[in-house]
Amino acid sequence: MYQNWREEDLEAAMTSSSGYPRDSFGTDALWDTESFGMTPTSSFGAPNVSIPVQSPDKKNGLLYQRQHGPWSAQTNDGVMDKETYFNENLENTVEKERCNEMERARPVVYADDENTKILGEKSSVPATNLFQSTSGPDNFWNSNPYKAWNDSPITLKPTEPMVNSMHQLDAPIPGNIDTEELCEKLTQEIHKYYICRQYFAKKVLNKGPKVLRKMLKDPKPWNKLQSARVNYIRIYNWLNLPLEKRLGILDMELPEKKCETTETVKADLLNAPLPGKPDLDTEQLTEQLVQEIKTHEIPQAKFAKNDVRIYDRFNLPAEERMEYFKEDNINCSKKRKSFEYNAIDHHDNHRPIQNNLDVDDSNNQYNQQALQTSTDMGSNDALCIPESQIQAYLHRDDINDQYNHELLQNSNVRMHNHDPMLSNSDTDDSNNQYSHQPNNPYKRQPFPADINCAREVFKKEPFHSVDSILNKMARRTQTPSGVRSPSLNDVARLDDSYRGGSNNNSTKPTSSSSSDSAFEYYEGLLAAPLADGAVLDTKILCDSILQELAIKKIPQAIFAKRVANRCQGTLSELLRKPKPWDCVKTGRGIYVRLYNWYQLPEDQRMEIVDKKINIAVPEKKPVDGKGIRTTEAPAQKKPRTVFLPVQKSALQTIFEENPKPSADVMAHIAQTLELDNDSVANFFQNTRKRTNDQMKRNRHPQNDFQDYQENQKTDYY
DNA sequence: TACGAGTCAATAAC
DNA sequence: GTTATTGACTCGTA
Repeated sequence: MYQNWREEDLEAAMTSSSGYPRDSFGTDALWDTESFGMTPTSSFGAPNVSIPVQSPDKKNGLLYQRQHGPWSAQTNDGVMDKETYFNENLENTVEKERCNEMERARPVVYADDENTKILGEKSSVPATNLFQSTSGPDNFWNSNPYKAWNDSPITLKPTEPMVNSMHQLDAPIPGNIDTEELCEKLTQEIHKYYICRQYFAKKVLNKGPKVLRKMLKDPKPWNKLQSARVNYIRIYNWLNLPLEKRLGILDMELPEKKCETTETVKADLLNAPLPGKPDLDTEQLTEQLVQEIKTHEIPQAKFAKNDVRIYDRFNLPAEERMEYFKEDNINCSKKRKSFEYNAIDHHDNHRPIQNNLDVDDSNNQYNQQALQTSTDMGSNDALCIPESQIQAYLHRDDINDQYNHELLQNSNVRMHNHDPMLSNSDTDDSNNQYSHQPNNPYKRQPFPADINCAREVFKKEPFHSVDSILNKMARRTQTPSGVRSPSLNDVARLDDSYRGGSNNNSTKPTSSSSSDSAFEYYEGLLAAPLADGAVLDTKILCDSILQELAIKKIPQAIFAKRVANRCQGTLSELLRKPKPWDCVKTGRGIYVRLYNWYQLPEDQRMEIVDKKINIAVPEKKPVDGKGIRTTEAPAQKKPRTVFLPVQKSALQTIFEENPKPSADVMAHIAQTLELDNDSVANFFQNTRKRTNDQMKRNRHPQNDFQDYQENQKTDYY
């Protein structure tokens, strides 16, 4: 429910003065008692608020407090006073158990294409209420969704996060819609602008492709629609937007901006989705590829230049295929190895291809670089890949295939390491840290011992990578004395330490060294800060770490202690739900540690997390200026409260109405639900935080893109 | 004093 | 046994 109002663009329209959402009727939330001219506490000493409780018992009750009356519960058997209600529903353990069972048994209805029909027939909120102003108090109470639930119980799970532009598509419409005409118009538009139907369904309707397909095929008359009207309203509003905005919602450019160069056309051809769901014989395909490479003497590095798929190549006419290799020779000697993970997608030819290939940027050869695998092969910068290597790759069948396959999924996601201060790119994405992420900053770089050589390598790197940034920082700025800022020299030295280079200045202890010195050594590596202004893409970093942990079977608990210097639970949540870098305040240190670990060579990485090696777990240190957690005389920790399902349900419902109740209100909630005040306060505090965190995570554009990838089939027009 | 951010750690879920 | 969830807690700040 609150995912809609959590969306950024909705805030202005739907947020109350306190910064928290208004209800779906445009009024301040029910709990904002001031908006109803009420004081937080009534003459009874209890706040005039409603606490709807999804009671699972046979009475199917609904607890709320009347606006100016004492607590009561509306049940099918009539009105029940508060005490009776709670005696029956909260204090009776048998009843509580039934509550559990009923809650488990209650089917959850999702707002997806499968049950749109159900929702249309049985919505907790009348569809019209979503689009018509019901600001009057009568309307408000009459359309109380909890009342509706009581009449016709149904549990609505929040739909997927919607794009920010969604709210404008939900704007009220002047009257009824001729759905047939509307669908016809939409079909024309889809034709005209080559819009992917599935993408349209996702972006505009926030639904799956089936919904749109069904609508277009068989539009229902307006007066027979209920909640499904929302789809038509969104289409109506979308069609009424200016073209640029319409396409903007779909993340499309105006037609004249497309296919500006032949390069783009090529990219489109190569990145076209596969027709239907072809069952590719990948072995045959690779054999064909090798044959073709041999026959036409195509430089393998050339073939590997772009992140294209073999299937696409072979589906082009031979002449067109060869066109790709008529370009100027690329300078292999400056090129970082990119073949292994980019050129060939053995396993996943079904996957839609990256659609934002930066082929226009002829200087950027590495845009499509996928994440490196956990293997540490290729520490030499392969200049031109030998035939044996390509053959070995093409025919190999080892565990890394699976890993690479996983990683290739991420290759669709652009890395972000954009330092606006240092960027000399003329792209206009300085304010959009998630756009045009050209390289994998987390790729473990094989830094050569020779700094000059390294600079040569870095010369060809995209401007936004962390390595590039560090390199520039090293050249442009002098590190202030006493402050360690990693420069290229630092990193190169670090690299040398494990390579046994001649200029190895580090004192890496062997595993037989004392755990203290090992700890100090590794702690120094892990805690090394990034340069000022460096930006990490936390999402990709954490995904990469998760993959690494899975592949190497590193337990989170060990990794958490040894690398992250946090507890397992913290690490788990952080890895699964990373916050965008710019949303992290004092907690960047842990990401930096992960990044530093990921940059280490495999043997060091594994040594740090080796169960057999007893590395001293570091004392908790202040992180990013944050003070040390007080450990002196630890106060007795309150035993963990386990909320009963009914209590939890009530708290959540209240939270959706008012995430920030006053102390008085919370006290009353606590009293009513028979909880202690602290638990209630903690609940609101924690839920606010976690909701806000979710909102921040939703701003990771990759989330949208990944959702899109998952849903993407072949529903192109 | 209230609150956000970060975290621990118990425990539920797998 | 491992990972995910979440109530409780600390600290810094307004």
